[in-house]
Amino acid sequence: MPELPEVETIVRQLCRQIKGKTITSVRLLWPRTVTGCKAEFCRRLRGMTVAGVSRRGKYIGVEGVDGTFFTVHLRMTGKLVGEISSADRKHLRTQFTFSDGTALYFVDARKFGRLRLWTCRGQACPSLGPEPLRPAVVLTSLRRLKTRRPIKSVLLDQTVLAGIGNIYADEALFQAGMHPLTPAASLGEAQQQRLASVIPKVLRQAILRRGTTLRNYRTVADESGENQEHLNVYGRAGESCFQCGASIEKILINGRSSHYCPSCQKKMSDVRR
DNA sequence: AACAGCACCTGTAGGC
DNA sequence: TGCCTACAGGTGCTGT
Repeated sequence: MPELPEVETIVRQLCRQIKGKTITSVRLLWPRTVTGCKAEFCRRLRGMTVAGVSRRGKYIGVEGVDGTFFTVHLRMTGKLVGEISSADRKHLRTQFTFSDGTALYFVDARKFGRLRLWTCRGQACPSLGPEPLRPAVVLTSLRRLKTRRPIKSVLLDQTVLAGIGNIYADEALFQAGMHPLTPAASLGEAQQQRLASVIPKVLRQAILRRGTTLRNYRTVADESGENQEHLNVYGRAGESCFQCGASIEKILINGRSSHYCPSCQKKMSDVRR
């Protein structure tokens, strides 16, 4: 389940791998992978020379020297690989072939991933919030919140901040000592600052570790990340907190599993008691 | 109009 | 062993 750090890792590798190459053919093995007109997608990409690969939130952007721009969203199980294993072949959804004979494979077991053509780079993904890699940017977004929705749900809202998913939302809230059900608009200035300083740290650390591999995420070279070795709460329900020894709890918030330490992450009402 | 809930999908894990 | 169910969760749509 690639989030910002995983996508960033993929983008860096992908850029090295395909920059300067020219696409000679696009094969859609599962056409619904492409949002919008399939024929136009293939037509515009054929002959495209890759100028660069970028990231915006959890979206991978590929730009051609002529300005052609398309995005890849991996959703849960998607991956882009330079070589395809026999096990992956039955989940191959799209194949890009380059003029030098190499290829790029979009593999996605659950068929949730999406490829999409945009008129230009500036028009892509218009509803995404800012990148949460700088404390000042995050703080501005947090200060604007007027909703009573749980802070956990708000961190997953891509229009508020782009790129945070379930793993890093839970990890950031642990680092901030904040209960995931805390109403977003109830955060005080000190709490906003704490969360704003912690989110970029958690994401940057994970980027340095080339992401978190739990189930499906792989780099372009089909390698695992290492951040899963450093998770404090995500996926640790019933295990003891590294900080205080309490048992990590798992609750559902808007249908999404949320992991937290009931002792390190108190609700506001409990803190005042 | 904010917000909740579900559809999209399939592999995997656990229970019996 | 094999069948069944629950679960994984990002996004976009629908309904309230």
